[in-house]
Amino acid sequence: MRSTPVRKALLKILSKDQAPLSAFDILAKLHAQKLLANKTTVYRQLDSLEKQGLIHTVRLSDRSVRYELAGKDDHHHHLVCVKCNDVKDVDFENHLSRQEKNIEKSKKFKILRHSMEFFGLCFNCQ
Amino acid sequence: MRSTPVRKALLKILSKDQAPLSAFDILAKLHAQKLLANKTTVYRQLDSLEKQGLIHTVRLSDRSVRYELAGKDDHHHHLVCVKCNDVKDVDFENHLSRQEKNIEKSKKFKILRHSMEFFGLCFNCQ
DNA sequence: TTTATTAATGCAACAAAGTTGCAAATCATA
DNA sequence: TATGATTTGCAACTTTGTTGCATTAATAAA
Ligand SMILES: [Mn+2]
Ligand SMILES: [Mn+2]
Ligand SMILES: [Zn+2]
Ligand SMILES: [Zn+2]
Repeated sequence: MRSTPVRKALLKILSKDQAPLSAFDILAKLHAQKLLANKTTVYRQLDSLEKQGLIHTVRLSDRSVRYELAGKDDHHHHLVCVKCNDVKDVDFENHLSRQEKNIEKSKKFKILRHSMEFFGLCFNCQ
Repeated sequence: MRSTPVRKALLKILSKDQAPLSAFDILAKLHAQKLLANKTTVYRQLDSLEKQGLIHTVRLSDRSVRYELAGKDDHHHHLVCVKCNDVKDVDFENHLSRQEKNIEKSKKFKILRHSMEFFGLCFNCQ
């Protein structure tokens, strides 16, 4: 794993932004700072950073894909504003893990992971 | 809204299958019964049926999109088997609606809709 | 410091899943 | 059956990535 300009810039961009960014956003931000990376490179770096556990891929059910820096309290869910597209974190684990046990028993289904998102209007957009 | 062969066959296919189907699945099933419809037609019919409220589009966070017949007890969530791709319904509303109120208050976010899926192993695949 | 090694990059082509414009076919009804 | 609005097929296009391959560049070895 080498330390290249794209890799460094990419991590910096993700660490500055609190909301997860799309690959397109990231590419635009790189170009804005005169780092004219190719989209293939960006996708490959995102893959690589994900495999290293430095970032997480956020796949929302509206089919958009975004990337966020991995934190310590890792697993969480998102509030997605349908007007301005802002994304905020929200925690829900306690409530979910209790219910998952019920589901596993009643449905005879072994849950490995879940996804949950809330789509609506952020404070500014209401 | 006309009653065309594709439209009729499409509704019949969706009513036979309990698990939601992808556009590709549907196209394959149409072709299997010698109805050689074009993919554009299938997508347009799915759009139209969705607008009529006869079917629902299920957008999973793994980015797959499936279609299911609209029922009376409409809103629900899904258990998705990561091995055989089977999808089963699961209800979770009571638990969620209580928590959503907390979120709306504490995060000042107006929730319009949510999505939740559980990915794991169905009984047969465990 | 120079060289060698291997990862990272750019580019073009490809791919899956849809979408759109337009002309041709078909359904419904008068 | 003639008419007119819908539906359909087809080709081209879009978005979001992915892949092969030749070139460049970071780093470790000499
Ligand atoms: Mn997050
Ligand atoms: Mn369902
Ligand atoms: Zn907003
Ligand atoms: Zn299964």
